[in-house]
Amino acid sequence: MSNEMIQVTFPDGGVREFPRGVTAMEVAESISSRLASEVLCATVNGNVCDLSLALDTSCTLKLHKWDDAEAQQTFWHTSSHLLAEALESLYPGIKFGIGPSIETGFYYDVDSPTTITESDLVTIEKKMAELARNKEAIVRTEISKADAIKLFTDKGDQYKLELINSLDDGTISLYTNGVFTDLCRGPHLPNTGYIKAIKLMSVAGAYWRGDEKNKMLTRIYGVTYPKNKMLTEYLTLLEEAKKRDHRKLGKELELFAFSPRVGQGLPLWLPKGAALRERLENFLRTVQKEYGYEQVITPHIGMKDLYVTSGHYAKYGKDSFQPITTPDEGEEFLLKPMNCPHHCEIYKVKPRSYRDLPIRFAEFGTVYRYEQSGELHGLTRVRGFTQDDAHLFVRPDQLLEEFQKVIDIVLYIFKTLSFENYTAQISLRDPKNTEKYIGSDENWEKAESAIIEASKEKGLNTVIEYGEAAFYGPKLDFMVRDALGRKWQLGTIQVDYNLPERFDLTYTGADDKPHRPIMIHRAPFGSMERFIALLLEHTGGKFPLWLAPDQVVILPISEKFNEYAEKVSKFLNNCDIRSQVDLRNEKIGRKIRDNELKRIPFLLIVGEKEQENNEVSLRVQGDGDKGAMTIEAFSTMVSELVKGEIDAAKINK
RNA sequence: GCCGAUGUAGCUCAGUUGGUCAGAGCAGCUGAUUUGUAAUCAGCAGGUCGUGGGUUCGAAUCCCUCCAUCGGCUCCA
Repeated sequence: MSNEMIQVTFPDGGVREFPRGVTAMEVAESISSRLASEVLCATVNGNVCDLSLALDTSCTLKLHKWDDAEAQQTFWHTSSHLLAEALESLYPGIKFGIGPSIETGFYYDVDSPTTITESDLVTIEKKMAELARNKEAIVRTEISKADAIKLFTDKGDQYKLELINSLDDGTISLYTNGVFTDLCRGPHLPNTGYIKAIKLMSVAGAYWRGDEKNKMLTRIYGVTYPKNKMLTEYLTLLEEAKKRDHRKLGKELELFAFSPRVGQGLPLWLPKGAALRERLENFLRTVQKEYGYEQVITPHIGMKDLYVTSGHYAKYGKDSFQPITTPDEGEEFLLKPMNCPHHCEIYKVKPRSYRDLPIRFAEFGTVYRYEQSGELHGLTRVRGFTQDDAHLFVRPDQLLEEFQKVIDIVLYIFKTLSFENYTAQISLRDPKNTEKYIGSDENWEKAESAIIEASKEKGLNTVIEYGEAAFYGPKLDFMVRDALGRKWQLGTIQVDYNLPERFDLTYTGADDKPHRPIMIHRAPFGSMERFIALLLEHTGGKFPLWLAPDQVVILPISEKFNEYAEKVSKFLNNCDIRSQVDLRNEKIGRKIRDNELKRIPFLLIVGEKEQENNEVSLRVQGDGDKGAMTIEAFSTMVSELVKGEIDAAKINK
């Protein structure tokens, strides 16, 4: 091999020789001009980089087109620089924070001398489009840290200076598009001309470096695509997703409501919503009974000292509703912000033996937390909510098995309700900031390794997040996305060595000596409110049959058949099938339409034919007319379908 | 809590620059119709234009306060 040639290995295993110093773009061009026009960035020996990077040694090379995440992130990252360039020309004196790509799109945080509002976005978009049409080259330069400090000092950009100062000494890379030069690692598109479709989505406030003690910068969110059609498709998808918003569906389907007079973040459950929730609760009660849980009930308030003992008051006192004081004795009570201390007191009601463990106390416990007003969000973040809580008190030798059994319950529930796209997140301590947490290092390590091991044994596909643990222990959270892609924690399982210490919980061992149990906190739904919210967004209001508030609506063709319809309804209700009759004086088409929109799983049309033969004509939600069948046949079918839905996950368990 | 936006009948929304601007559709009620697989027709009734101030001869429209909601940030036991 000539010294002037290098070998480039492609993902398909193919190897080709190129002259030393060839760029990734030139490699793409040598393969095909079409490929060259579509490729956005490259990966060289596993590192994503610019297409203009000169290859000076043999390497493996992957060229990324739009379909690759690397390409999209590069595209959006470059778009954020384009946004910055537009902002710099429109708002002289503007200073820049950070401008990364995100899951969908990008943002830039800026400190603008004048307020930027949503109405300004169109102007900025136009400027970006204009700059993109110029196909400005995006040029990488490398300078020393000292030079970088000088450059941004001259520019007066304190935010960039702060970023540079936190970097290691050595070379710092800059990227320039047009008049805008940014401190940036890259990679970027070769020029701005790739960006054809631009939409700035919103403007928001964001604290500099994510710290609320810092100044709030203006964050502009945007999304761009290489083709207009792709942008249109994305925006259409967003519109569709908004139709599944649980707040909208909750109102339409009359499941829940809020009233400013009751208070923000305090949901009111309407009859249909309450029925749905009760069904979910009963389902979980049944499952938990099989797993050896015992239901307990505890009050909605507790003495402040209870939470001082647990350590929650010190940590969350400010985030609780302020104490209720008794008029005479002046005793202070807190609205219950969590159930664990109460369950600890139940444990302490009598001496416990090692033979009694594990003990599992379950409660649908309603708790109240004074969440910041700006954090409230429909049913997913509220100030009063009901946890499907339970606390397990276990011996150290039982921890792993019990933890795994809890995972089983969560997985069973998720499967029954068709939550397939969840993330199992292991939340551990922030190793750099251990003083944020209470409890000994030894116990933390034991708890963390127990969670990791149990998850591994169960074959969970987990991600580990450092610094996300609760203050008293690590946890395993099951995260699910809403219609718009926001992540929410549903099921949670937490190991706790701390509360048993604080409440001095013990059991007598076989050695006749006192021992400390370990606590597992767990809530498979998380909270009834949030779970139902996500269930609504996932199903679009088309609940599985066993959960649907009304399973069947009977539609008489005319008034003459109202009596027969009532008879059918009564029969079904006696078979534990939830049915209603639509007695309105409307045409059948109208009744069908309205009940389809209410997402009723089955509609039964009854007229002369049906009445004569003791039949019903079935319509399946979203699937139209299925013809006539006897009432008994229909009832049997529904009962079997319901049974099947609940058992399906269990059979494969 | 912070940044930005929004708030007109139960719901979805019109109401240009302050001057017959209090409107529509759906829902509701009344009547007609008695209906065969996704909207029958007609009539009636519904709103201190989120709240409280202010500017003005005059405010849904302009300004301020508060309340609530939406998009983010921060937080999330």
